[in-house]
Amino acid sequence: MRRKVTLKQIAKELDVSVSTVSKSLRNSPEISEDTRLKVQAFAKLYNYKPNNIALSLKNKKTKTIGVVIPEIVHHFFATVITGIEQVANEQGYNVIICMSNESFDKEVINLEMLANGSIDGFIMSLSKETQQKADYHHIMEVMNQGMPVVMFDRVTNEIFTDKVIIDDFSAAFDAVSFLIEGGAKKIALLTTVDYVSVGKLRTDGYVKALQTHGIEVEDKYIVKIEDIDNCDAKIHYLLNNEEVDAVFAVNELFAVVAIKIAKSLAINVPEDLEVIAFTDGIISKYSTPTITTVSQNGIKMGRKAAQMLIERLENEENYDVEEEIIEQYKTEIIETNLILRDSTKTK
Amino acid sequence: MRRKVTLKQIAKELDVSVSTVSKSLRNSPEISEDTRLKVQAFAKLYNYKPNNIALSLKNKKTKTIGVVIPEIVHHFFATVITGIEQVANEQGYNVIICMSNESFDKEVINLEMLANGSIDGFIMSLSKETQQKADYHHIMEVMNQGMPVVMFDRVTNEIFTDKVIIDDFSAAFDAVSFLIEGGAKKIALLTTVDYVSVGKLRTDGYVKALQTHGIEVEDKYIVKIEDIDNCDAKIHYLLNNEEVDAVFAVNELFAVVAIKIAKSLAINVPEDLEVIAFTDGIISKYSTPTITTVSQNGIKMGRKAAQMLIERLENEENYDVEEEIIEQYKTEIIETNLILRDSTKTK
DNA sequence: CAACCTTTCGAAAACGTTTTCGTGTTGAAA
DNA sequence: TTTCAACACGAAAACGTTTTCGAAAGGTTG
Repeated sequence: MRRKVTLKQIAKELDVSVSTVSKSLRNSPEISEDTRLKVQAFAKLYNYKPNNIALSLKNKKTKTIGVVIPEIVHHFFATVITGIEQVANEQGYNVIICMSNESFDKEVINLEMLANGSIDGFIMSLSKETQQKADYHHIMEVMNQGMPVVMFDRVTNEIFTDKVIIDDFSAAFDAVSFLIEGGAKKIALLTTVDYVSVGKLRTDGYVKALQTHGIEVEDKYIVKIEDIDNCDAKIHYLLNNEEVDAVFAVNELFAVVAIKIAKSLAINVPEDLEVIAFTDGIISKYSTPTITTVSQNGIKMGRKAAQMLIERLENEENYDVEEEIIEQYKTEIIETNLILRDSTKTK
Repeated sequence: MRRKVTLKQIAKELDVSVSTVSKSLRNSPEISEDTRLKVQAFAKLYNYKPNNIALSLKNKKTKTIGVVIPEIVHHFFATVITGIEQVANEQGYNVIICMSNESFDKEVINLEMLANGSIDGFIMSLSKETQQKADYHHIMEVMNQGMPVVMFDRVTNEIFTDKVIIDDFSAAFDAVSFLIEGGAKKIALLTTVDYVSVGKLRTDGYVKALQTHGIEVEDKYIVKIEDIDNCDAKIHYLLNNEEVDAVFAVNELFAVVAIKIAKSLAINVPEDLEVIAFTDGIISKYSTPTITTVSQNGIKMGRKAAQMLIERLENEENYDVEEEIIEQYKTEIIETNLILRDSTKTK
């Protein structure tokens, strides 16, 4: 077992000083070609690679990004991670991932754990519980320590920092308008409980679309679902008792459940019932019928978030003098579009 | 912006030495209660937290696990990560995640990047390309440096290390036997190309099951799929031209596509065609009909892998004298079971 | 031959910890 | 009064780098 070799060992072996070895490997002109080549050859032979931890300590930066998300078993978040990873790797950064499991406490712990020097900055999406409590002191805390934070998707107005989101409101508005213009009048909404920021925005978009087209918003058409495993009854009641000709679901799980229940009630999709879902994941693509969705480009979102964070990190270096960096925080909006599939009539 | 406070700063502020501060915070009996309390109060006030990087350098361990997987946008891998994260967090470890994107080169780069001190050990699953090339020198390399490696799911016999897998062969054997015992005779197999280790094993299990039950294995029933996006034609040909009464698919995507094609051919599932898929993911649970699957408990797999790695890491400490640790590598097998749903007749 | 400049290298500090060892002070025992 | 233990604390090394500064050796110039 040949353990990792250090500068000191190389220095001892070649009977030169540590500084000489370091300089040789970094091609310093201070060192004669003779010794430089000798050192480099030796280092190559022993497969020397500088120790990252030592570098981090010296440079006071780790070249590592911390990502805190509610869940990873969730197609959308997985795609965001993919995007983050892509640009992180392009720029020589590593990615540490932590999951809050939608828990406030876990989120706090994760932030604290990573903030102690392990990473240079955060990319995060709020847990449900955090949004519900509306307690963001832990995020303030790390930001006060000078650690940049980029939030995505589930964000809050109470924190001023870089954000990347989609325009949930407009996207919902467009999707519902599309249904209306296709002839639908009685459009139901399957949404989450209100404290989930994106669910709220999408609901608002739905309402606005109806109003704009002169359709009354009726409570009986709005189903708020807390837990996916117990939503069947509510949806069943809706489809069985109300005359619905379209459904707008704020995620694809709600949509696929609705379609399944419709089938069991001998309601044909899309002839008798049109369905549009938010979030384009694998389910929509492979279910029968395939589902028309609002694409929510996670990869693009992840890439953008990583770019914003890294840009801030690299700028910090230049403005090292702490000359009140132009703290202009930006909110980037990732465009969405409607992916037409078989759960809607108009093609 | 109140930057993180260090021992040195506390020491200066209180006019004591750095050692005194460190000892006070660690409740050393060397320090008088007076100064101890004073230091602790001050540290608490300034929210002192030891710098992880410095600790890592000193202790020569990072309390971080590196995970290298082919993709994260893949329900199975996402569940494994979830499992790894769970026990890692319980034991105070962080998790760095890298994706190989099924590329050999990327896998090599990731290993090298992480091996330079960033992590204490690896958990990994081989990329397709790596399995195809059967080139594992990069893994040997990090192992030679004394870094423990645990492989899961996509493993290789050529490397001796800890592994955690499911019994792909037996699981496939059982699933196909289940179909046979339910009355199916003409059972098709939708599988991957051979170099993917798990695909191969599942194929072998299928073959064995047929043979055991005295059914001839016929090539026309075996469809090898390279790319999910171009498999429609092959499956369509199979279902349209051969009399098939059951399909065994090595993953759920193949299964759901087969069901869709069956529907378009007016073949009813499960009456005319039974379907069983490997890997229990969300698709199987939400498709119509729901699909009977071989559960592949990713969480359990991830938890086990993390446990094995951490156990080895913590043991290293004790056997520090490098007394030829009992290098008994283990291969843990995670049990699978058949989850009966609506794509098969027998309940 | 003296003064000076290059070339080439090493010593040391720094990053933030922990830990070992040494040392000064105090009080009590002899 | 001397001796010694107990107590409380500080100095320094170590982890592995990079970088600044100083210095020795040799060569060049006037």
